[in-house]
Amino acid sequence: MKKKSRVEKVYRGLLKAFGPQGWWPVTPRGAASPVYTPLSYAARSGAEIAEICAGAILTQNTAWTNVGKALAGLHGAGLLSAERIAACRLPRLAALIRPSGYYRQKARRLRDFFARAAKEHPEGLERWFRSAPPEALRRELLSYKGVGPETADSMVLYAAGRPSFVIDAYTRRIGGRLGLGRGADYDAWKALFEAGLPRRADVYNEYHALLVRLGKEFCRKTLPLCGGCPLRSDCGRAAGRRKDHGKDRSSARRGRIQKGAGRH
DNA sequence: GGCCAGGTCAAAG
DNA sequence: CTTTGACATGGC
Repeated sequence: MKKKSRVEKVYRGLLKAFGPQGWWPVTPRGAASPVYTPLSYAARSGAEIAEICAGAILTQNTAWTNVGKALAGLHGAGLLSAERIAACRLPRLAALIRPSGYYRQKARRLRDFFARAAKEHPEGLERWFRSAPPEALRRELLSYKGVGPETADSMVLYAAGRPSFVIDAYTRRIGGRLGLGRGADYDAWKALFEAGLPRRADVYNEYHALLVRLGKEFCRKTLPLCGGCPLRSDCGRAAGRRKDHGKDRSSARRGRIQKGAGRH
């Protein structure tokens, strides 16, 4: 008999309010840019894995609308594949992904990512991602320059289709306002969400996407629209008391939840 | 015009 | 170990 966690209640509330979100967006055959495809948890092709990995790097601290333009640029130039990106010259690559911002840095990271992946995994992205155990895949991805915890988790969850919960700025903000794990670091947030959910890729997939949706539409950084928020009955914030819920700025680093600190 | 957006890394304190 | 600065575009 397992009790339903608060984390899971929030998930159910969001899913009921918004429905499935169709993450991760990819470019269909014949289309020019990535689109969301509801209820598609099917295994990803090698091309899709490459596009998702590229998008995961491009979307770092960047609005997705700009990432879509960058991916469309690559696609339009016939370069939206692991092999073509790995072989592309940096100035050209940078020019194509310019709308995504940080374009020189991202161009190098994109190229190096696919070049190293090809070298170390001649079997190809598809076999690599499908056969590697999720935790091992995550650790390995983290060793790539430009791939931090969120990007690695996005790749494991959305490209490999294996359960690894993604934490981002929206997750922290919403989690903080809801009064779940105040002041936790990345690994603590991740552990908190995973502990409250069945270890399933489809659940992690929708949950993260739903949190992004809520963060954009209601639980915004400035001027949150608590009035229409589907979670307002679960949130201390909406009902009168609006003391401090919004300031997770630097307190978000000072938490008491230590992570690996106790390696005797 | 300023703030924000599906972070990460290296340098400095 | 923690904090800070750099990286850059486009929408509101």
